[in-house]
Amino acid sequence: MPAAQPPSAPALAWTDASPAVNASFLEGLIGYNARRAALAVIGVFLERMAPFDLRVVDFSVLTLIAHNPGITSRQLSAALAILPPNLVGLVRQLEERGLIEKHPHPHDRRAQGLYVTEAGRSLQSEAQAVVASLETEAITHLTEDERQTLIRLLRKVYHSQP
Amino acid sequence: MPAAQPPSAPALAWTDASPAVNASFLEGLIGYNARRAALAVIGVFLERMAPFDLRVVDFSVLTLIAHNPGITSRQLSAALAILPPNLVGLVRQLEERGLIEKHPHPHDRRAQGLYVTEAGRSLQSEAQAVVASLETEAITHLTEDERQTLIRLLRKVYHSQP
DNA sequence: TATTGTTATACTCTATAACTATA
DNA sequence: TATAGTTATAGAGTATAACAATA
Repeated sequence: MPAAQPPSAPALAWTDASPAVNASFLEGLIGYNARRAALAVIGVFLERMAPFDLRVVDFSVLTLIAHNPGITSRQLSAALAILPPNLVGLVRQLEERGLIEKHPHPHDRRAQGLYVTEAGRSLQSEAQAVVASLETEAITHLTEDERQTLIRLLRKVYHSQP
Repeated sequence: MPAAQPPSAPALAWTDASPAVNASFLEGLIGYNARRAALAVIGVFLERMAPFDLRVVDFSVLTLIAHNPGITSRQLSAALAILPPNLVGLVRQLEERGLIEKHPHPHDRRAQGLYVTEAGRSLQSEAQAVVASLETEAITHLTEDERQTLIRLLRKVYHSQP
């Protein structure tokens, strides 16, 4: 979420005197709140992942490859809802950084299995530890019960879609 | 640099026709689930809003103007986390469709107050009714209690960000 | 000097069509 | 005929700098 103007700085008189904008209807919508929460969490994610030079999508791809040795580009596409053409440059960059490697698929000569290199495994492991800590640290206003409830309800929402 | 898992090792991801990718770590993250839920809900939103020719952002802007007569572009920018330059074309299109009008601001000649026209008020009202029904209908797998809990926890997440 | 609305622009993200080599 | 990976490209979405009018 791009920084909304902090209301701390004293602005024009009429602005201060004006009642806050009424956004009550939007604030009652799941989509509106889910998007804002996602943007907020992703903002913190980007800060903490900067040392690893990993965006959200880079971390997701690297993590799935680390946890699923030999996964194909097509499987990544389905798992992350990224269209195949948009995955090409992504995978190529990780490969050029020496984090992953492509190897021939044993049963399908069209496909290629993706594997993390030793450097990739190491980087993913460190990054995963940082991400895991974000869940319990940066979102400290949620108890563990609330965190699990939140995830359960979110999954219920997107699994119930037609 | 050697691959951590050589291709000669037993394959995990492509063994059979039901390639169940292990995404367990990502699925335990709030950001991942919030983004997927938002995308799912927005997908349904777009379908149902097609008759009104309104995208999510169009509906949001039109709704805030309808609920806040005389709101300025700057206030919309802050309320929706949209940068001022990106709001210009948005507002202009709604104006060209005859849904909103600009009027001089009473106390600040730099600013312009935004107001819905009669056509705008009518369209927004119909669209809002459809959106409200989506919350209780398309997300029918959630009880009203769960829906309110979900929204409360989501707000807690993005309000607790630094 | 600061703010509102604006233009121009660039960069990212996402989407579609079409090609190749395999199946 | 269908699928995996790829290329090229178009369209959204999002970002910064800078300007004129006004505060």
